[in-house]
Amino acid sequence: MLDINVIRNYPDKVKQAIINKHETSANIDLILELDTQHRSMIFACEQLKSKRNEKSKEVNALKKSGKDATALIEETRNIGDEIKSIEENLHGMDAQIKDLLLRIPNIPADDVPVGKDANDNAIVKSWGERKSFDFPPLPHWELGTNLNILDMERSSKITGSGFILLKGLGARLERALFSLMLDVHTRDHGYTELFTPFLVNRTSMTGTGQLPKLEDDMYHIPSDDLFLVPTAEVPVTNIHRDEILSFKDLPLYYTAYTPCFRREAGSYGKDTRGIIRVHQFNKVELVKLVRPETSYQELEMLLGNAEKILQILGLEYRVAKLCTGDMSFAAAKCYDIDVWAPGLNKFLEVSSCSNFEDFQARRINVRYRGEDNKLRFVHTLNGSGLALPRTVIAVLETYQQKDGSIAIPDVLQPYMGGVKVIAKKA
RNA sequence: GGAGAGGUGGCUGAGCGGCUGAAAGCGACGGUUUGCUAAACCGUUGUAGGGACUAAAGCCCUACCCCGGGUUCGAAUCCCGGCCUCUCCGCCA
Repeated sequence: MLDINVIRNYPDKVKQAIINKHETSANIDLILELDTQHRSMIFACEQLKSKRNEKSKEVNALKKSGKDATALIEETRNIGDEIKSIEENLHGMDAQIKDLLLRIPNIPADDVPVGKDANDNAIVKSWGERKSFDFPPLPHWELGTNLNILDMERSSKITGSGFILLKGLGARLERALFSLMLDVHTRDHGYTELFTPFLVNRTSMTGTGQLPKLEDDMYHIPSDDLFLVPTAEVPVTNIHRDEILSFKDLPLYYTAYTPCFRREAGSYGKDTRGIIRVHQFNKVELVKLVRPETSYQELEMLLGNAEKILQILGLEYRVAKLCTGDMSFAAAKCYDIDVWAPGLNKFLEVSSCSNFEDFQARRINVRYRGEDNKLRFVHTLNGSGLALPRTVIAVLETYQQKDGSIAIPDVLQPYMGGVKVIAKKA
């Protein structure tokens, strides 16, 4: 959520940001108009309240001195009725403004390239050598099915399409990967590990910005009005909702493994094969709450923490600075990490590292008291560290061998109980 | 699921219709004292919105004692609904 003062003072800047982000539902002029009306109503209402408070005191004084107060009571009651009718309008207007405000996206940072879609993103880094094969590398679904570690047919029997069933060393590989990630982030990068609820309420979803915009993309439990987490960002960022932290508490670094549930409404027919795009996947998330003046430095560090996982796995990747049009609703600046999948012959997004500045903090009302004793909103950041299925794809496709087996990278072997190769059972 | 108890400021905790934005204590901050620390003493100590002012500081007004309604001239205080916490019983991995 943007500060209403920013909209009042720099409406053109906000409008430009909306255009650059291709957000259509935000209406700045309407907000400004409502805001002006709203303020004059508040003024009128508060003046009446002031008058009522005064008269009430007079009533009390009269009664105490034993005089008759009926006329004054009658007069004050009328003021009260007037206040009530204004307040009814005021509440409606409040809600309308709040709703409009929640639909205004964050303003991109100054160094974010203006652009339309992923084609306008700036590749800022490439890491690793392109691996060459002396045989045509297979896509992961063929590798996984042949090795009997991935079973998409049976998973759709259980649930439907877009759900993963891993078996044997495939399941073990999944567990090995998120264990490795959590260990690296807690041991080497200073994050505190959390294990959170996988169902969250509407307030939490609104706080991080998934709602109201993306409700159709979320799995919802109507009987309790709860949502399955689309990312650990939601429970983790909401931990400190409505809290005032001390500057001594900051920065806070959290990491959490959760499954992520996404309906992927609107992306039917895209990436339907294999496990590139699924409705449920595992992810290790990194979340930071920091002081505003450090947030961009913290973003670079967060990005580095996520990259580290690909580096130790020896997987080729690139980093893109997203353009305005490709960035999410709540982000001010965002980097994507794309890993190379040789069998698919393309890059896959495995992480998105974003600085939200105070956009989420304002929604979740997390402030901190500085050395000067003043209250300020914290800045929030998050990034995947990393999303599992696509990391699995990269591992399977990168380390596939001519006979269809998979060589397990050294760093994963201890997590695999010493297994060095996933091979077909004889 | 059934029966009770409760939610007040950073914390503990009083207040139960007007004198209460809220006693007292603790904590925190500033000061006096001190070789240093501690103690003692003095003082300060909520947030948000609106208004006039060029802006900050300061000033005025309004709101906030879990949330939302109601009663009343007037609500932290009375009534109704919701949420949350705790205790007991039942059920259960």
